[in-house]
Amino acid sequence: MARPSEPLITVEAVTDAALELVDESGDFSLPRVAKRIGVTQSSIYHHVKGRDEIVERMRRRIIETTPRTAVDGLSWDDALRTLVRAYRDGFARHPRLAPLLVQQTVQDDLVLGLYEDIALTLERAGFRGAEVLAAISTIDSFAIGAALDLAAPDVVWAPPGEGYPTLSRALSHAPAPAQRAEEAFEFGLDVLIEGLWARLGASR
Amino acid sequence: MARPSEPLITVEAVTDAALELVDESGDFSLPRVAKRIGVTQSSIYHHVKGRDEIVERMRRRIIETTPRTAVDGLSWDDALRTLVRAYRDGFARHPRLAPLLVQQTVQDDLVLGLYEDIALTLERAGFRGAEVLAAISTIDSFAIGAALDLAAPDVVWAPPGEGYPTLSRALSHAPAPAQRAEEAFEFGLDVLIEGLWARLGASR
DNA sequence: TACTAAACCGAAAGGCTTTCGTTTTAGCCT
DNA sequence: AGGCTAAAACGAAAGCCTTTCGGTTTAGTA
Repeated sequence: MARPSEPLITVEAVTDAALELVDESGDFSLPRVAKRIGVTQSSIYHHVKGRDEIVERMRRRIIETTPRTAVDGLSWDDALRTLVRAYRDGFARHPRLAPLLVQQTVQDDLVLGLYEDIALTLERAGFRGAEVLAAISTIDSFAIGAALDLAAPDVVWAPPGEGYPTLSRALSHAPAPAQRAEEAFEFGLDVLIEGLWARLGASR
Repeated sequence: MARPSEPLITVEAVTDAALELVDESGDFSLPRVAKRIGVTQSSIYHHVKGRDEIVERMRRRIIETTPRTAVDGLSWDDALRTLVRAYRDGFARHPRLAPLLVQQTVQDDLVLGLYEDIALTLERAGFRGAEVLAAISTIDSFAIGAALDLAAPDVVWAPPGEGYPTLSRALSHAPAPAQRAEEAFEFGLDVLIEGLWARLGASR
Protein backbone atom coordinates (compact mmCIF):
# COMPACT_ATOMS: atom_id res chain seq x y z
CA MET A 1 0.00 0.00 0.00
CA ALA A 2 1.21 3.46 -0.81
CA ARG A 3 0.68 6.66 1.01
CA PRO A 4 -3.04 7.07 1.71
CA SER A 5 -4.93 10.32 1.07
CA GLU A 6 -5.53 10.65 4.75
CA PRO A 7 -3.14 9.13 7.29
CA LEU A 8 -4.54 5.86 8.57
CA ILE A 9 -3.39 6.48 12.08
CA THR A 10 -2.41 9.30 14.41
CA VAL A 11 -0.11 9.60 17.42
CA GLU A 12 -3.19 9.73 19.60
CA ALA A 13 -4.48 6.46 18.17
CA VAL A 14 -1.11 4.86 18.85
CA THR A 15 -1.11 6.14 22.42
CA ASP A 16 -4.68 5.02 22.97
CA ALA A 17 -4.01 1.53 21.70
CA ALA A 18 -0.88 1.19 23.80
CA LEU A 19 -2.70 2.37 26.90
CA GLU A 20 -5.49 -0.10 26.28
CA LEU A 21 -2.99 -2.91 25.97
CA VAL A 22 -1.28 -1.87 29.21
CA ASP A 23 -4.61 -1.76 31.01
CA GLU A 24 -5.50 -5.20 29.71
CA SER A 25 -2.24 -7.08 29.91
CA GLY A 26 0.20 -4.92 31.87
CA ASP A 27 2.46 -4.34 28.89
CA PHE A 28 2.47 -3.39 25.24
CA SER A 29 4.53 -4.09 22.17
CA LEU A 30 4.72 -2.48 18.75
CA PRO A 31 3.40 -5.51 16.88
CA ARG A 32 0.35 -5.63 19.14
CA VAL A 33 -0.27 -1.90 18.89
CA ALA A 34 0.03 -2.14 15.11
CA LYS A 35 -2.40 -5.02 14.88
CA ARG A 36 -4.91 -3.20 17.05
CA ILE A 37 -5.00 -0.09 14.90
CA GLY A 38 -4.70 -1.99 11.66
CA VAL A 39 -1.29 -1.08 10.27
CA THR A 40 2.15 -2.69 10.18
CA GLN A 41 4.80 -2.17 12.79
CA SER A 42 6.97 -0.04 10.60
CA SER A 43 4.20 2.44 9.88
CA ILE A 44 4.18 3.42 13.52
CA TYR A 45 7.66 4.85 13.12
CA HIS A 46 6.23 7.55 10.89
CA HIS A 47 4.28 8.89 13.85
CA VAL A 48 6.52 8.30 16.85
CA LYS A 49 10.25 8.03 17.23
CA GLY A 50 10.18 4.70 18.96
CA ARG A 51 8.89 2.71 21.88
CA ASP A 52 10.15 5.18 24.46
CA GLU A 53 8.19 8.02 22.96
CA ILE A 54 5.00 6.00 23.29
CA VAL A 55 5.71 5.51 26.98
CA GLU A 56 6.35 9.24 27.40
CA ARG A 57 3.10 10.02 25.61
CA MET A 58 1.24 7.73 27.97
CA ARG A 59 2.80 9.55 30.90
CA ARG A 60 1.68 12.87 29.52
CA ARG A 61 -1.74 11.44 28.80
CA ILE A 62 -2.50 10.45 32.36
CA ILE A 63 -1.39 13.84 33.61
CA GLU A 64 -3.31 15.74 30.95
CA THR A 65 -6.51 13.92 31.71
CA THR A 66 -6.18 14.74 35.38
CA PRO A 67 -8.10 17.98 35.84
CA ARG A 68 -5.74 20.80 36.82
CA THR A 69 -7.30 21.82 40.08
CA ALA A 70 -7.13 25.35 41.38
CA VAL A 71 -5.43 25.50 44.72
CA ASP A 72 -5.27 29.21 45.42
CA GLY A 73 -7.91 29.58 48.08
CA LEU A 74 -6.80 26.60 50.11
CA SER A 75 -4.57 26.38 53.14
CA TRP A 76 -1.13 24.98 52.30
CA ASP A 77 -1.86 21.57 53.70
CA ASP A 78 -5.18 21.22 51.90
CA ALA A 79 -3.49 22.46 48.74
CA LEU A 80 -0.78 19.85 49.10
CA ARG A 81 -3.35 17.16 49.72
CA THR A 82 -5.15 18.17 46.55
CA LEU A 83 -2.00 18.17 44.43
CA VAL A 84 -0.70 14.84 45.66
CA ARG A 85 -4.11 13.25 45.18
CA ALA A 86 -4.23 14.59 41.64
CA TYR A 87 -0.82 13.09 40.94
CA ARG A 88 -1.77 9.76 42.35
CA ASP A 89 -5.24 9.68 40.79
CA GLY A 90 -3.67 9.78 37.36
CA PHE A 91 -1.93 6.54 38.14
CA ALA A 92 -4.97 5.05 39.78
CA ARG A 93 -6.85 5.21 36.50
CA HIS A 94 -4.15 3.12 34.82
CA PRO A 95 -2.45 1.21 37.61
CA ARG A 96 -0.45 -1.13 35.45
CA LEU A 97 1.24 1.76 33.72
CA ALA A 98 3.27 2.71 36.79
CA PRO A 99 5.95 0.00 36.47
CA LEU A 100 6.58 1.07 32.88
CA LEU A 101 6.95 4.71 33.81
CA VAL A 102 9.44 4.28 36.61
CA GLN A 103 11.68 2.41 34.19
CA GLN A 104 12.17 5.55 32.16
CA THR A 105 13.26 9.06 33.01
CA VAL A 106 10.74 11.86 32.77
CA GLN A 107 11.12 13.93 29.64
CA ASP A 108 7.78 15.62 29.81
CA ASP A 109 7.39 19.20 30.94
CA LEU A 110 3.81 18.83 32.09
CA VAL A 111 5.10 16.98 35.12
CA LEU A 112 7.28 19.94 35.91
CA GLY A 113 4.19 22.12 36.16
CA LEU A 114 2.92 19.87 38.91
CA TYR A 115 6.27 20.00 40.68
CA GLU A 116 6.22 23.77 40.41
CA ASP A 117 2.82 23.92 42.09
CA ILE A 118 4.06 21.66 44.85
CA ALA A 119 7.17 23.78 45.30
CA LEU A 120 5.03 26.91 45.54
CA THR A 121 2.80 25.32 48.12
CA LEU A 122 5.77 24.23 50.21
CA GLU A 123 7.20 27.73 50.19
CA ARG A 124 3.83 29.01 51.20
CA ALA A 125 3.96 26.59 54.12
CA GLY A 126 7.25 28.07 55.21
CA PHE A 127 9.90 25.72 53.86
CA ARG A 128 13.01 27.24 52.38
CA GLY A 129 15.95 26.30 50.21
CA ALA A 130 17.16 22.70 50.36
CA GLU A 131 14.22 21.67 52.48
CA VAL A 132 11.81 22.42 49.65
CA LEU A 133 13.70 20.02 47.43
CA ALA A 134 13.88 17.34 50.09
CA ALA A 135 10.17 17.65 50.74
CA ILE A 136 9.39 17.31 47.04
CA SER A 137 11.51 14.17 46.90
CA THR A 138 9.66 12.74 49.86
CA ILE A 139 6.28 13.46 48.35
CA ASP A 140 7.42 12.09 45.03
CA SER A 141 8.72 8.88 46.59
CA PHE A 142 5.52 8.36 48.47
CA ALA A 143 3.27 9.03 45.47
CA ILE A 144 5.21 6.75 43.16
CA GLY A 145 5.36 4.03 45.77
CA ALA A 146 1.61 4.31 46.26
CA ALA A 147 1.09 4.05 42.50
CA LEU A 148 3.16 0.89 42.36
CA ASP A 149 1.21 -0.42 45.31
CA LEU A 150 -1.92 -0.09 43.20
CA ALA A 151 -0.41 -2.09 40.39
CA ALA A 152 1.01 -4.82 42.59
CA PRO A 153 -1.10 -7.92 42.96
CA ASP A 154 -1.99 -8.81 46.51
CA VAL A 155 0.61 -11.50 46.83
CA VAL A 156 2.67 -9.59 49.36
CA TRP A 157 -0.39 -9.01 51.45
CA ALA A 158 -1.71 -12.52 51.20
CA PRO A 159 -1.67 -14.14 54.66
CA PRO A 160 1.67 -15.95 54.89
CA GLY A 161 2.18 -19.17 56.80
CA GLU A 162 3.15 -19.45 60.42
CA GLY A 163 6.01 -17.45 61.84
CA TYR A 164 4.72 -13.96 61.22
CA PRO A 165 2.07 -13.53 63.93
CA THR A 166 2.01 -9.75 64.11
CA LEU A 167 1.95 -9.33 60.36
CA SER A 168 -0.79 -11.93 60.07
CA ARG A 169 -2.84 -10.14 62.69
CA ALA A 170 -2.49 -6.86 60.81
CA LEU A 171 -3.50 -8.56 57.60
CA SER A 172 -6.60 -10.00 59.18
CA HIS A 173 -7.96 -6.46 59.33
CA ALA A 174 -7.34 -5.85 55.65
CA PRO A 175 -10.28 -4.72 53.53
CA ALA A 176 -10.62 -5.58 49.83
CA PRO A 177 -7.43 -5.03 47.81
CA ALA A 178 -8.44 -1.88 45.96
CA GLN A 179 -9.92 -0.35 49.07
CA ARG A 180 -6.85 -1.30 51.07
CA ALA A 181 -4.59 0.59 48.67
CA GLU A 182 -6.94 3.56 48.82
CA GLU A 183 -7.08 3.66 52.61
CA ALA A 184 -3.34 3.18 52.86
CA PHE A 185 -2.81 6.13 50.57
CA GLU A 186 -5.07 8.42 52.59
CA PHE A 187 -3.44 7.31 55.81
CA GLY A 188 0.00 7.93 54.39
CA LEU A 189 -0.99 11.33 53.09
CA ASP A 190 -2.19 12.30 56.56
CA VAL A 191 1.01 11.08 58.13
CA LEU A 192 3.06 12.97 55.58
CA ILE A 193 1.30 16.25 56.22
CA GLU A 194 1.37 15.87 59.97
CA GLY A 195 5.08 15.21 59.65
CA LEU A 196 5.59 18.34 57.58
CA TRP A 197 3.68 20.36 60.19
CA ALA A 198 5.91 19.00 62.92
CA ARG A 199 8.95 19.73 60.85
CA LEU A 200 7.89 23.36 60.46
CA GLY A 201 7.47 23.72 64.20
CA ALA A 202 10.86 22.21 64.92
CA SER A 203 12.81 24.65 62.80
CA ARG A 204 11.02 27.63 64.23
CA MET B 1 31.29 -30.44 25.47
CA ALA B 2 29.70 -33.10 27.61
CA ARG B 3 28.85 -33.05 31.26
CA PRO B 4 31.90 -31.89 33.22
CA SER B 5 33.13 -33.69 36.34
CA GLU B 6 32.35 -30.64 38.35
CA PRO B 7 29.60 -28.23 37.31
CA LEU B 8 31.13 -25.22 35.58
CA ILE B 9 28.71 -22.81 37.16
CA THR B 10 26.42 -22.44 40.18
CA VAL B 11 23.24 -20.52 40.90
CA GLU B 12 25.31 -18.12 42.94
CA ALA B 13 27.65 -17.45 40.05
CA VAL B 14 24.66 -16.77 37.82
CA THR B 15 23.19 -14.37 40.37
CA ASP B 16 26.51 -12.63 40.88
CA ALA B 17 27.05 -12.13 37.18
CA ALA B 18 23.52 -10.80 36.69
CA LEU B 19 23.92 -8.39 39.59
CA GLU B 20 27.21 -7.14 38.18
CA LEU B 21 25.58 -6.52 34.84
CA VAL B 22 22.72 -4.63 36.47
CA ASP B 23 25.15 -2.50 38.43
CA GLU B 24 27.10 -1.71 35.30
CA SER B 25 24.41 -1.28 32.69
CA GLY B 26 21.08 -1.18 34.49
CA ASP B 27 19.87 -4.43 33.00
CA PHE B 28 20.92 -7.98 32.29
CA SER B 29 20.22 -10.64 29.72
CA LEU B 30 20.86 -14.35 29.58
CA PRO B 31 23.34 -14.16 26.71
CA ARG B 32 25.40 -11.58 28.58
CA VAL B 33 25.28 -13.54 31.83
CA ALA B 34 26.33 -16.66 29.96
CA LYS B 35 29.24 -14.95 28.28
CA ARG B 36 30.43 -13.51 31.57
CA ILE B 37 30.57 -16.86 33.33
CA GLY B 38 31.81 -18.72 30.29
CA VAL B 39 28.97 -21.02 29.30
CA THR B 40 26.20 -20.99 26.72
CA GLN B 41 22.76 -19.55 27.34
CA SER B 42 21.08 -22.92 27.47
CA SER B 43 23.35 -24.17 30.24
CA ILE B 44 21.91 -21.59 32.57
CA TYR B 45 18.56 -23.34 32.42
CA HIS B 46 20.09 -26.29 34.24
CA HIS B 47 20.58 -24.07 37.28
CA VAL B 48 17.61 -21.67 37.28
CA LYS B 49 14.11 -21.96 35.94
CA GLY B 50 14.29 -18.81 33.86
CA ARG B 51 14.88 -15.11 33.86
CA ASP B 52 12.35 -14.40 36.60
CA GLU B 53 14.08 -16.69 39.03
CA ILE B 54 17.31 -14.78 38.55
CA VAL B 55 15.51 -11.55 39.43
CA GLU B 56 14.03 -13.14 42.55
CA ARG B 57 17.44 -14.41 43.56
CA MET B 58 18.84 -10.92 43.23
CA ARG B 59 16.06 -9.63 45.46
CA ARG B 60 16.87 -12.20 48.08
CA ARG B 61 20.54 -11.47 47.72
CA ILE B 62 20.29 -7.79 48.61
CA ILE B 63 18.15 -8.59 51.62
CA GLU B 64 20.39 -11.42 52.79
CA THR B 65 23.47 -9.25 52.62
CA THR B 66 21.81 -6.56 54.69
CA PRO B 67 22.81 -7.33 58.26
CA ARG B 68 19.75 -8.25 60.32
CA THR B 69 19.99 -5.61 63.00
CA ALA B 70 18.75 -6.15 66.52
CA VAL B 71 16.15 -3.63 67.47
CA ASP B 72 15.05 -4.79 70.89
CA GLY B 73 16.60 -2.15 73.11
CA LEU B 74 15.51 0.79 71.00
CA SER B 75 12.52 3.09 71.31
CA TRP B 76 9.88 2.37 68.70
CA ASP B 77 10.80 5.31 66.54
CA ASP B 78 14.50 4.55 66.57
CA ALA B 79 13.68 0.93 65.86
CA LEU B 80 11.56 1.95 62.90
CA ARG B 81 14.28 4.24 61.63
CA THR B 82 16.74 1.38 61.80
CA LEU B 83 14.48 -1.06 59.98
CA VAL B 84 13.53 1.32 57.18
CA ARG B 85 17.17 2.29 56.71
CA ALA B 86 18.13 -1.37 56.49
CA TYR B 87 15.49 -1.93 53.85
CA ARG B 88 16.56 1.05 51.86
CA ASP B 89 20.29 0.39 52.26
CA GLY B 90 19.88 -2.91 50.49
CA PHE B 91 18.66 -1.02 47.46
CA ALA B 92 21.27 1.69 47.85
CA ARG B 93 24.03 -0.83 47.27
CA HIS B 94 22.48 -1.77 43.92
CA PRO B 95 20.37 1.20 42.90
CA ARG B 96 19.71 0.13 39.35
CA LEU B 97 18.15 -3.09 40.55
CA ALA B 98 15.07 -1.35 41.93
CA PRO B 99 13.24 -0.85 38.62
CA LEU B 100 13.65 -4.54 37.84
CA LEU B 101 12.26 -5.59 41.20
CA VAL B 102 9.12 -3.49 41.17
CA GLN B 103 8.23 -5.06 37.84
CA GLN B 104 7.82 -8.44 39.48
CA THR B 105 5.81 -9.63 42.45
CA VAL B 106 7.62 -10.69 45.57
CA GLN B 107 7.91 -14.42 45.97
CA ASP B 108 10.56 -14.41 48.62
CA ASP B 109 9.78 -15.05 52.28
CA LEU B 110 12.81 -13.22 53.59
CA VAL B 111 11.05 -9.95 52.89
CA LEU B 112 8.23 -11.04 55.12
CA GLY B 113 10.61 -11.25 58.05
CA LEU B 114 11.34 -7.57 57.64
CA TYR B 115 7.64 -6.75 57.43
CA GLU B 116 7.03 -8.74 60.57
CA ASP B 117 9.63 -6.71 62.45
CA ILE B 118 8.05 -3.51 61.23
CA ALA B 119 4.60 -4.71 62.26
CA LEU B 120 5.92 -5.56 65.71
CA THR B 121 7.48 -2.16 66.08
CA LEU B 122 4.28 -0.43 65.05
CA GLU B 123 2.26 -2.35 67.60
CA ARG B 124 4.84 -1.44 70.18
CA ALA B 125 4.27 2.19 69.22
CA GLY B 126 0.58 1.80 69.90
CA PHE B 127 -1.00 1.24 66.50
CA ARG B 128 -3.72 -1.36 66.25
CA GLY B 129 -5.62 -3.32 63.64
CA ALA B 130 -6.07 -1.77 60.24
CA GLU B 131 -3.79 1.12 61.10
CA VAL B 132 -0.82 -1.21 61.36
CA LEU B 133 -1.42 -2.38 57.83
CA ALA B 134 -1.89 1.15 56.52
CA ALA B 135 1.30 2.27 58.21
CA ILE B 136 3.24 -0.60 56.69
CA SER B 137 1.94 0.34 53.26
CA THR B 138 3.00 3.92 53.80
CA ILE B 139 6.49 2.93 54.88
CA ASP B 140 6.74 0.49 52.00
CA SER B 141 5.66 3.09 49.45
CA PHE B 142 8.16 5.57 50.78
CA ALA B 143 11.06 3.11 50.86
CA ILE B 144 10.44 1.82 47.36
CA GLY B 145 10.00 5.32 46.03
CA ALA B 146 13.26 6.34 47.65
CA ALA B 147 15.01 3.35 46.10
CA LEU B 148 13.74 4.32 42.67
CA ASP B 149 14.86 7.86 43.35
CA LEU B 150 18.39 6.51 43.79
CA ALA B 151 18.26 4.73 40.47
CA ALA B 152 16.78 7.61 38.52
CA PRO B 153 19.22 9.82 36.71
CA ASP B 154 19.05 13.46 37.64
CA VAL B 155 17.09 14.51 34.62
CA VAL B 156 14.00 15.32 36.64
CA TRP B 157 16.06 17.47 38.89
CA ALA B 158 18.02 19.19 36.18
CA PRO B 159 17.18 22.89 36.14
CA PRO B 160 14.40 23.29 33.57
CA GLY B 161 13.96 26.38 31.44
CA GLU B 162 11.96 29.43 32.34
CA GLY B 163 8.48 29.17 33.73
CA TYR B 164 9.18 27.22 36.88
CA PRO B 165 10.69 29.85 39.17
CA THR B 166 9.97 28.23 42.51
CA LEU B 167 11.12 24.83 41.38
CA SER B 168 14.27 26.34 39.89
CA ARG B 169 15.00 28.14 43.12
CA ALA B 170 14.63 24.92 45.07
CA LEU B 171 16.92 23.14 42.65
CA SER B 172 19.58 25.78 43.02
CA HIS B 173 20.11 24.51 46.54
CA ALA B 174 20.59 20.93 45.43
CA PRO B 175 23.77 19.16 46.49
CA ALA B 176 25.42 16.43 44.43
CA PRO B 177 22.99 13.81 43.09
CA ALA B 178 23.90 10.92 45.39
CA GLN B 179 23.99 13.20 48.40
CA ARG B 180 20.70 14.77 47.40
CA ALA B 181 18.97 11.38 47.38
CA GLU B 182 20.55 10.56 50.72
CA GLU B 183 19.45 13.80 52.36
CA ALA B 184 16.00 13.52 50.88
CA PHE B 185 15.66 10.05 52.33
CA GLU B 186 16.67 11.15 55.82
CA PHE B 187 14.36 14.15 55.62
CA GLY B 188 11.49 11.95 54.49
CA LEU B 189 12.16 9.42 57.22
CA ASP B 190 11.99 12.18 59.81
CA VAL B 191 8.76 13.50 58.39
CA LEU B 192 7.30 10.02 58.35
CA ILE B 193 8.10 9.36 61.98
CA GLU B 194 6.93 12.77 63.12
CA GLY B 195 3.71 12.08 61.27
CA LEU B 196 3.28 8.74 62.98
CA TRP B 197 3.82 10.40 66.35
CA ALA B 198 1.19 12.98 65.57
CA ARG B 199 -1.13 10.26 64.43
CA LEU B 200 -0.73 8.45 67.75
CA GLY B 201 -1.56 11.57 69.67
CA ALA B 202 -4.65 12.23 67.60
CA SER B 203 -6.25 8.87 68.31
CA ARG B 204 -5.56 9.11 72.01
C1' DT C 1 26.97 -53.76 34.93
C1' DA C 2 23.04 -51.14 33.26
C1' DC C 3 20.03 -47.16 34.00
C1' DT C 4 18.93 -42.61 35.19
C1' DA C 5 19.75 -37.90 36.17
C1' DA C 6 22.69 -33.99 35.55
C1' DA C 7 25.22 -30.64 32.89
C1' DC C 8 27.26 -29.19 28.98
C1' DC C 9 26.79 -27.73 23.74
C1' DG C 10 24.64 -26.34 19.33
C1' DA C 11 20.62 -25.14 16.90
C1' DA C 12 16.43 -23.19 16.39
C1' DA C 13 11.72 -21.33 17.31
C1' DG C 14 9.27 -17.33 18.17
C1' DG C 15 9.12 -13.02 20.30
C1' DC C 16 10.77 -8.19 20.34
C1' DT C 17 12.58 -3.14 18.44
C1' DT C 18 14.32 -0.74 14.80
C1' DT C 19 16.01 0.27 10.05
C1' DC C 20 15.90 0.27 5.10
C1' DG C 21 14.16 0.32 0.39
C1' DT C 22 10.04 0.85 -2.49
C1' DT C 23 5.80 2.82 -3.82
C1' DT C 24 2.42 6.25 -4.03
C1' DT C 25 0.28 10.46 -2.70
C1' DA C 26 -0.11 15.58 -1.24
C1' DG C 27 1.41 20.02 -1.34
C1' DC C 28 4.12 23.62 -2.92
C1' DC C 29 7.08 26.44 -6.02
C1' DT C 30 8.32 28.03 -10.42
C1' DA D 1 1.09 22.71 -15.78
C1' DG D 2 5.16 20.41 -14.36
C1' DG D 3 8.31 18.84 -11.11
C1' DC D 4 10.38 18.32 -6.50
C1' DT D 5 10.13 17.04 -1.78
C1' DA D 6 8.17 15.25 2.28
C1' DA D 7 4.99 12.04 4.23
C1' DA D 8 2.90 7.60 4.97
C1' DA D 9 2.08 3.18 3.93
C1' DC D 10 4.16 -1.73 3.03
C1' DG D 11 7.43 -5.77 3.10
C1' DA D 12 11.77 -7.60 4.40
C1' DA D 13 15.37 -8.13 7.29
C1' DA D 14 18.94 -7.32 10.94
C1' DG D 15 19.94 -8.03 15.52
C1' DC D 16 18.48 -8.37 19.94
C1' DC D 17 16.02 -11.31 23.41
C1' DT D 18 13.96 -15.87 26.16
C1' DT D 19 13.11 -20.50 26.04
C1' DT D 20 13.10 -25.29 24.30
C1' DC D 21 14.93 -29.40 22.24
C1' DG D 22 18.15 -33.05 20.90
C1' DG D 23 22.71 -34.98 21.34
C1' DT D 24 26.69 -36.25 24.17
C1' DT D 25 29.19 -37.44 28.03
C1' DT D 26 29.74 -38.12 32.93
C1' DA D 27 28.37 -39.46 37.91
C1' DG D 28 25.93 -42.00 40.86
C1' DT D 29 22.98 -45.77 42.05
C1' DA D 30 20.53 -50.20 42.11
